[in-house]
Amino acid sequence: MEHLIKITFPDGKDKQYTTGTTAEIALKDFDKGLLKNVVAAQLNERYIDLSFPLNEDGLIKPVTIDSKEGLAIYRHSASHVMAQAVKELFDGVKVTIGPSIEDGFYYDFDSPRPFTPEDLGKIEKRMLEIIKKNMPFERSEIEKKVALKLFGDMGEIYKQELINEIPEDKVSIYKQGGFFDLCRGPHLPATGWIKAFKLTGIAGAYWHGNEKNKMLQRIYGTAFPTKQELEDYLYKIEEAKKRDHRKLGKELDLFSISDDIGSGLVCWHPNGAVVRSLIEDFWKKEHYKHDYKIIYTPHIAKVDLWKTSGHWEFYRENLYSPMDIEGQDFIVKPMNCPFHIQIYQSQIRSYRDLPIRYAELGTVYRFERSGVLHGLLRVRGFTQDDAHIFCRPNQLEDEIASVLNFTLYILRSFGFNNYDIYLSTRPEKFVGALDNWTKAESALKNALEKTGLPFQVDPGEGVFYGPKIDIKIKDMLGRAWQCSTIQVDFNLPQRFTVAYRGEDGKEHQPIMIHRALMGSLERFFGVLIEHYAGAFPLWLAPVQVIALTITEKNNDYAREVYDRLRKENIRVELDIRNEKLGLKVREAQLKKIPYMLVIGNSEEEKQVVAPRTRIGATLEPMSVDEFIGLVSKESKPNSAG
RNA sequence: GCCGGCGUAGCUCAGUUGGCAGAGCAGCUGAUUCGUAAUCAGCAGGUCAAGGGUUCGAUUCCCUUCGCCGGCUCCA
Repeated sequence: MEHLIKITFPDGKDKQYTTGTTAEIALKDFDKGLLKNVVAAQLNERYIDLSFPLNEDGLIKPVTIDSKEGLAIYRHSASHVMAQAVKELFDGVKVTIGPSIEDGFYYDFDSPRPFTPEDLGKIEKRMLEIIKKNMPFERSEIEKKVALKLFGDMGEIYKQELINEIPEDKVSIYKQGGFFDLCRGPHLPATGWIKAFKLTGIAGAYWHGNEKNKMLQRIYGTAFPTKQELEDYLYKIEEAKKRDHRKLGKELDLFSISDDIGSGLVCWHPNGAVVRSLIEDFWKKEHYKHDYKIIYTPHIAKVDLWKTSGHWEFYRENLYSPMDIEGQDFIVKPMNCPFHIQIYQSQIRSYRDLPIRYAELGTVYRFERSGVLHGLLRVRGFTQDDAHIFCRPNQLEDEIASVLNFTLYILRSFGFNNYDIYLSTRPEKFVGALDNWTKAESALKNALEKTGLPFQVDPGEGVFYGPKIDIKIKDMLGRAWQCSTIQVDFNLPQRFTVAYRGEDGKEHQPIMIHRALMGSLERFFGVLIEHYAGAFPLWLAPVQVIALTITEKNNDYAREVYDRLRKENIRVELDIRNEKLGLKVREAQLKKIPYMLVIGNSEEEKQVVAPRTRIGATLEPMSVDEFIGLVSKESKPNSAG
């Protein structure tokens, strides 16, 4: 029964249509020229196909290919095309789900035989054929019962499971050619709209992401509106590979992880150790400035300590087995907190003593499953830049605020200016007083708001012992790595009966804050390497300057320059090998040394040096003193380069 | 841990349908004394990840283990 509906356009104007008019027709009235970039429409809050018949009043908006949603729809359609290709090519394959993701899309299949890299080529070829046929994506709605039978008859058990999870009575189905799939949509009008795609990988993935379920075969792919954009993306991936810290770690001789030593255990080579020790020096200096006390604690402790802390009970999976020492069980430490508590408890503490801030670069060991290890970013032994603050409840907010500012200061000092910040609040299971939780959460929130930085609240995602702020640094591969964490803890003070003597002469329980600014030195170093592509800023560069002679006639003068820079604590090397300048420059360049000093007859005569930057610029020759001034000026945290 | 791929010289990688293991770079030796990303020549370098099996013969085929890579899962 047709009647009139009122459709409003984004510019506020409206028009009446008879019901059943498609979104496409309405959008054409709004803006004819726009339409070629439009892949779908949005009616009120709902995303719909262009062919969707309008049946109610509402605000319609075009969804263009250059929007986030538009691209997701485009890629989702590509995943359907892939599923069709796979179904056509391989017998006995069951389909499951195929969403769009950040950089593309995937589809999970239950296949009697795993896919091979060669299969990808075949699938791509078939996809091209499907695209060439330009088959429309046709939507239909059917009763759930009908859908169950339809998919059941085809043996699509996963689809049946999905249908059963849908609360509505009707489900929608999208069909292109002979292939149809349970899908909410929307989709592109037809397969021919897909202009550029590539299948990028095969991987196992558990059904519903649960490792107890069957492992499915996932095929990853990506799609872009134009071939150029696809090529740019693939180029970017290649470029990102060049920044991989594992590759650069080898090339620049920064660190190694040896099979003979064990997976996930890092050896810092001299070059990496220079960077680490500079980070540590900076870290210590800043901690003293911020009124922390630096401490050192042992690497192993009696297992009872971890029973008291609760780690033995809750995180047994990640702890290494005990070792017997004169009949007592010891374990290698997975955390530093119990030690810090012991130091706190070595004396009676007064309310006047608080806050007490203990900081330690504490090396801890945790068992990580072999499949998750990843270069420096996920290891089994690592050094936390850990600290524990013991404070009175009324000091909490100030402490949190200063920790947060301290964290951001440190991250910015290393050139990290982009982060994702999360505030995780009280989970269902928790310890501590509700009142304390509320106060702690608002303390964290207030502190975050004062920074003016955007953050996301993760309700219920806090740890059982307290709410927390996590800061993730984004690396050049687009991966977000959790580094900084600030956690309030009501649990450990209770378990260890940590106390201070209050103004009232009675015992009170302090609140503990755990915090790590860089997280672990290993992970932070890994992120740092990728961030700078191995070209560390001057203050962190393992070698800051290299003096390159032209012939051995210049050796004495070069040595003099070298000695003078050494005396100024500049990390300088001398290359007096009997090699051509071109070779020396190339090698220094590959080592990403910030400054090369070319030293030949003319420099020697004028008693100057001719600096060349690793970017390839040659500076005007200058005196050694001038150069020393230049280096010391640029060699500071958070300076560019 | 699970799924898939891979493991050949210090590094990057060829290769063997099962028959004495190859290159470039790096290293060493010698020559070259040179101006901003590779001077030339020679030499040396390997239990083909480890263990087991099939075979007259295995780096190659099969099994197991270890490690790495891409994901999944996990991550106080």
